[in-house]
Amino acid sequence: MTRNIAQELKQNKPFGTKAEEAAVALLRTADVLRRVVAAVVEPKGITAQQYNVLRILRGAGERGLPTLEIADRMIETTPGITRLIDRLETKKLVARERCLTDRRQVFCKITSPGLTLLTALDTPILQATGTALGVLKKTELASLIDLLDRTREHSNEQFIERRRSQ
Amino acid sequence: MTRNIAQELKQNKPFGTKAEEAAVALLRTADVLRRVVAAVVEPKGITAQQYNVLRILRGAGERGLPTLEIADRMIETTPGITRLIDRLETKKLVARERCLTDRRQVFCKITSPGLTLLTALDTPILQATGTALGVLKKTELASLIDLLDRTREHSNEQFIERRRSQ
DNA sequence: CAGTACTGCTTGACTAATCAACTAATGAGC
DNA sequence: GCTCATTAGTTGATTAGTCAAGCAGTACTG
Repeated sequence: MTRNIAQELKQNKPFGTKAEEAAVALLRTADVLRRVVAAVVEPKGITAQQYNVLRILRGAGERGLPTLEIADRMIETTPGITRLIDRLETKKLVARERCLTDRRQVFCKITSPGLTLLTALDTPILQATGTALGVLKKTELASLIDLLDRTREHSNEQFIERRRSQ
Repeated sequence: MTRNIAQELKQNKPFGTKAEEAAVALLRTADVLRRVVAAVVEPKGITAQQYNVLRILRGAGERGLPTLEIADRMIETTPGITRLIDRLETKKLVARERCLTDRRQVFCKITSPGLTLLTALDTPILQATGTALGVLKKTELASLIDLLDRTREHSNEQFIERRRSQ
């Protein structure tokens, strides 16, 4: 038996709309998932956001990426990217180097200890996400992904529109 | 055309599993939604978490709720509930009162300025969530809610099991 | 009716996130 | 080539979040 959100929040009043109920369900589920990921990576001494940066840099390959490009690709948007990478640098998990052709840019690269750490986390993370979303069948996962992608895509359009009109 | 997550993150490598892809989609979509909500409530001088507390207290009725009960019902779990409510108290949006029958407990209640603020936010929030999730048809919203509820339910079970076995 | 354990917060020390300036480097127009 | 605007990133001050310890009040046990 699946409790619905209204029961789970023990609220007396029902939701105003289905959209609002979905919004709350989405935020709550993401919070659970965030804690699941945090529980896997934090024992290794990094936060979930730092883990995200390391994954982005692994995916970026040999040259690394400029600082703000990393910020753009992150799951959770953060203005504090500089200090986030500062902390990874002091841990020797990333290295920074000023770009020679455009001296404004700073390229960040994952180090070999960083790669080792990531490799050690790959299986646990796959297991954790697999467990968390393991109740859903393959077709259900696909439709969840589809619904989320479309929601996000639409929200981004809205956001861009609102910024244009200001 | 909907971009998929892999393209959106500009990662070179594909996802390890569908579950992992869904996890990332979920976290990213929730982050967009969180910023949408924050953009609505922050101009009124409260954070999204503070807004969440006020909604819980409005739903709780006349008597209010003990502090930790509020923490339990929140969308995003926070250990810093005391100071969060401290800030709402200085803003005169909630009032605290020690329980007479169990003097350990502190009941928190929304004040009338708090209620006024919430009322002013009701429509904008409904609009914002409606817009964000407005791409989805009613049946799609229902299935999204169902998928999320089941995921969360399952993750909670896992979490409880793991805690028991420790 | 002690002694002990547990609950319900609160506090202090620390770490991290946020916002607004600010510098330094590049590019664009005349 | 000299202004002006833009981009890339950093820094400082403030605010918020986190974790561990603490303290008052309650319940349970012999």
